[in-house]
Amino acid sequence: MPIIQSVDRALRILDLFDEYESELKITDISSRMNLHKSTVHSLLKTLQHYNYIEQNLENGKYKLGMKLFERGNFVIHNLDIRSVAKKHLMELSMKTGNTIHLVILDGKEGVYIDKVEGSAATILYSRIGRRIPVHCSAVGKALVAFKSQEELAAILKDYEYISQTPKTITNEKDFLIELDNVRKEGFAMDNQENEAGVSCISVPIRDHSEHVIAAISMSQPVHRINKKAIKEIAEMLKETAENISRELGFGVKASSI
Amino acid sequence: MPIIQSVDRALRILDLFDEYESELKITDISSRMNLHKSTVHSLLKTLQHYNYIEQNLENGKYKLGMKLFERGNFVIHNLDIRSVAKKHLMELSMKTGNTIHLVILDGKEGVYIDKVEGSAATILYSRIGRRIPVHCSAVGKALVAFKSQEELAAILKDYEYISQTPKTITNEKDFLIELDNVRKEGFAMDNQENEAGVSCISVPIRDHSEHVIAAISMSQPVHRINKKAIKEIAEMLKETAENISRELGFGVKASSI
DNA sequence: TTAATTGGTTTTATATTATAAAACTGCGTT
DNA sequence: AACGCAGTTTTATAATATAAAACCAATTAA
Repeated sequence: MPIIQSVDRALRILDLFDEYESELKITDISSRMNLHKSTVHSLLKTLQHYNYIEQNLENGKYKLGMKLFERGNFVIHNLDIRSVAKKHLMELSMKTGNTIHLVILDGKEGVYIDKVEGSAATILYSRIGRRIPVHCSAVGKALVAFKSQEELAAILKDYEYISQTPKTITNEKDFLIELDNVRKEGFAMDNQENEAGVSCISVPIRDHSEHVIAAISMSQPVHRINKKAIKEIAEMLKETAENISRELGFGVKASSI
Repeated sequence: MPIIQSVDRALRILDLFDEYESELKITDISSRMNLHKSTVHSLLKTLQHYNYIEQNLENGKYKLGMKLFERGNFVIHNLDIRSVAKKHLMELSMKTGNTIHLVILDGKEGVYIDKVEGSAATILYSRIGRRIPVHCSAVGKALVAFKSQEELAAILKDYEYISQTPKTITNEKDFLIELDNVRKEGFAMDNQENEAGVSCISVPIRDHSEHVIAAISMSQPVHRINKKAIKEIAEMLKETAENISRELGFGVKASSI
């Protein structure tokens, strides 16, 4: 049996704190743990030494410390999207036969960080690491549409609306209207704005902080696109994105007032 | 010396994981801690038992576990603004002699959740629990100016711009322009828009998630207000707000890609 | 004012248990 | 097939975690 008793006890103490009792007295802990109060005292002082526990000097009570937040944040930081998303993207690709892309925002551009090839003919040139402008791509729109006004303003400052096809949006006013629409619909699409003959649909992925941190997309030759197809694809993408988001901590106990 | 060695070692192991090495082998840990690998093994298994550590089954390496995130979130959740803000508000009130208010957003209105009376004559009727519209108050503007477009839209949907004084802003267009200005300046003010003869200056408080969760404000009789005074007050409020925000976890290692 | 209660801290002896050595398993490489 | 490497299990013993008792400080009761 490799369980170390004192460590085990220290960790169980951390678990005692809950919604209803965020501060505990030594004697409370000692009676609940069936340990002598001097033993609990030593355990607490050790935990306190590394800030896993803090003491309220006003009343002597103990509570969980900031170190837990710091380390906890680190865990989430290191849950990388790519590995979490992989199996979901494969599933969706399998189901539809299409190629699925995973894209993040870097500065003012999207960057493809993963793709899963489908059985259907490849219609869009892509490569992991490739960059794509936000103003003319479904993924770009999905990535920026949910940013705060400040962040969006920073991205659009001195933005160059380079024209890729005759359909490309080339001014801020139209682009903002387009983003409004993305927010309303919950998905983004480009209508041959990036490559003639190709249309792309994309939805955002959020993490524990509720911020959009990535987008997934599916591309279609334009002749296969119609109202019904768009709706179907958007629904499937949304479902997949929701599953990924959840696995990244989205909806895990929002912390607000 | 009340430090318990095995607990101390377990906690130090948790601290070994960092940005560059989020997964570690037992032998790595053992050499860095100057402990025998079987000792480290026991410690890890104990930590793993409560999910403070997880093992990557593909390569046998260990990494921080989800429990840390769970407990960390709990710490933040239980840090309540009021108690954290109190001493900062008292300090500012003492320094300036003015009454300081602490306000949060509830639905489409601000709610006063705390106030610290200054020595100067009271000029604004206020009471903890009192509600105040967002469109005609400095605190209201500070609370909503940094919301996402979606949240702001939800607040302003069917919003009634009730006129409180001849100076009250009574339409969305002007209000949005005003909010733009708040974002640009970093502080909000009302210019007798809520009560004739009184002007108020307010700045937002953010928490670990970087969202605005409250605002603090200082009120002045209008005859004491001028460019220089506004600037001075705004600076003091900003400094206080920054201190509170920091204590609430703002800037403690943002987690994004 | 003093006694009693409650809760946290410190000290200490001893019985428990954390530790490291050594042996074992399983995997990949040569 | 043999070697090296990493994780795991077992075991004896030396180290230390534990609880008892005493102490301190603050609050409440008499």
